[in-house]
Amino acid sequence: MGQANPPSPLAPFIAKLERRCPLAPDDREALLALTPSVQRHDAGRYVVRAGEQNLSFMVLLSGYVHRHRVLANGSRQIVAVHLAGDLLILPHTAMRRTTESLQALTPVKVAEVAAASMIALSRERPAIAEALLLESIADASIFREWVINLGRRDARTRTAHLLCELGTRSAESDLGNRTTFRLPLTQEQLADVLGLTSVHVNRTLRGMKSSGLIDYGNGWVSVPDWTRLRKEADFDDGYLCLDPA
Amino acid sequence: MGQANPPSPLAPFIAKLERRCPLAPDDREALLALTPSVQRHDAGRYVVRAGEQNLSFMVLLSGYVHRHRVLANGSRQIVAVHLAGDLLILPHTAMRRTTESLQALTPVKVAEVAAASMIALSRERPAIAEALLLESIADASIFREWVINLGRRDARTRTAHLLCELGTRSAESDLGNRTTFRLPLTQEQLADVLGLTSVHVNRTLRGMKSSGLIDYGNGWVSVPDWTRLRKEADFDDGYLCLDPA
DNA sequence: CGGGACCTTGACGCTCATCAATTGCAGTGG
DNA sequence: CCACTGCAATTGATGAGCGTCAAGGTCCCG
Repeated sequence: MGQANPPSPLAPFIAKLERRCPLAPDDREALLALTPSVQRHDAGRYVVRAGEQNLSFMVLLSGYVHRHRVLANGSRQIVAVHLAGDLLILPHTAMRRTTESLQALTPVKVAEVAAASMIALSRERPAIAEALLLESIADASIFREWVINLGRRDARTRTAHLLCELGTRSAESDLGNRTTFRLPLTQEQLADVLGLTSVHVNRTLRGMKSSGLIDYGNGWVSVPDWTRLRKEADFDDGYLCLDPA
Repeated sequence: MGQANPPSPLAPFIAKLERRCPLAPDDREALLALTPSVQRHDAGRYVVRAGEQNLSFMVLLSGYVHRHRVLANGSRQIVAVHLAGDLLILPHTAMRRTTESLQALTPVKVAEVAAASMIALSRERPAIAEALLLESIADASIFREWVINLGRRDARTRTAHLLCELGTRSAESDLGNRTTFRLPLTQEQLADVLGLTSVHVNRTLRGMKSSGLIDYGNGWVSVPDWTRLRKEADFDDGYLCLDPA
């Protein structure tokens, strides 16, 4: 409350953590007292490359990042789209080599804290460890939903579902309204999220547009009728774990 | 070491935790001192049903369990296959209603500890919280791999990849050798894992069999040439996070 | 011996991938 | 101001991979 600290760049991230897992004032102070280094990257730049061993706990401060893997056969699958406030790399994950890359979709700012100091902090303060665990659990829940989406929904439903998720998460991260939000992905990138080809994504989006499900263009989506989209998408936001446990 | 506790049913689970995250003796003792209740379920029975609010931290002691969701259109997607020693429900996950069900594939034994006491324990003992976080991170990594598998690999590669994963995990859980392991899933259940139909799974498996990639039958798989299977599957076990961080 | 899972196989059709142009648009330099 | 360039979106034609439907076949168990 009455602290005189300089404003931390991590503040939005902490706020997001606290939506799931409220922290005691001294735990919050401890997080705010971290002095992350802040990196900027242009759109298209890699934040972390596959094969690198990164040693930092990382948080996305602004912009959009995707996490993807390039397969032996040359195809690519995007496994996550990160919004401002998202955790990009957990402290323990930082210690190991990854086979996935993180790439900026827009100009981004990323905060980095040495993994070791984050681990030390969460050992001292159980509440912080707990908050990180909850983030990790929520992430895993999203990945499972993507498995379902890719496994058992057709192109249109699958696309609609992705848009519902991104709308909801954008709203949750104060990046707009769930019915009007930014979507800084090319159709080819959307295809790599959805396990489709860009040609088919194009046809699917145009189909959704022409039936009035969504309005789409220029990196933005707007949803005239949320209930209808939600129904077509078979979307239930429970898996996003938005309410505190 | 020299403790006189009665053998805890959790011992194999703890051993598995420690492979990723060694514990100090007193932390291990604290886990061993838990007195879980042990439930048995027959094959086919639900361990947890979608929509229920379960209040227990749960560990699979023996047998096989799958986690799945039934969609509005009636189709089903299995999002995880759990082996003995796996964590079924994390403490915090236990507090919320789930949209996925856990169902026994074989007769199983499941240990339950009240979520609240597990949360209390991990607040007292940072090392335990840390071990749980690592488990959760490893789970999430597996889910991402499944996203990749469903999104960008064809039926044969995808099936081969699943078999590589289950072989490796079986070996890791001391359920056999990665080249000869139990696979207690019907072809219809495999289809629900792989996002295919049972007819196509059948053809895929027979194809793999007839080209000598695998030997399959009666709930068991054996792999004549691991390197070959691994290559066809585009499998790299890094995502399983088997080495300690 | 009958019933019920599960596996197997064939015929056919639909989604979605592939290949290949073409269009639109923003940036860039003459 | 206008070619020129390059990336993304769009569209059409064709075909493959996988789904759907339907019919046995096999094995286990009561």
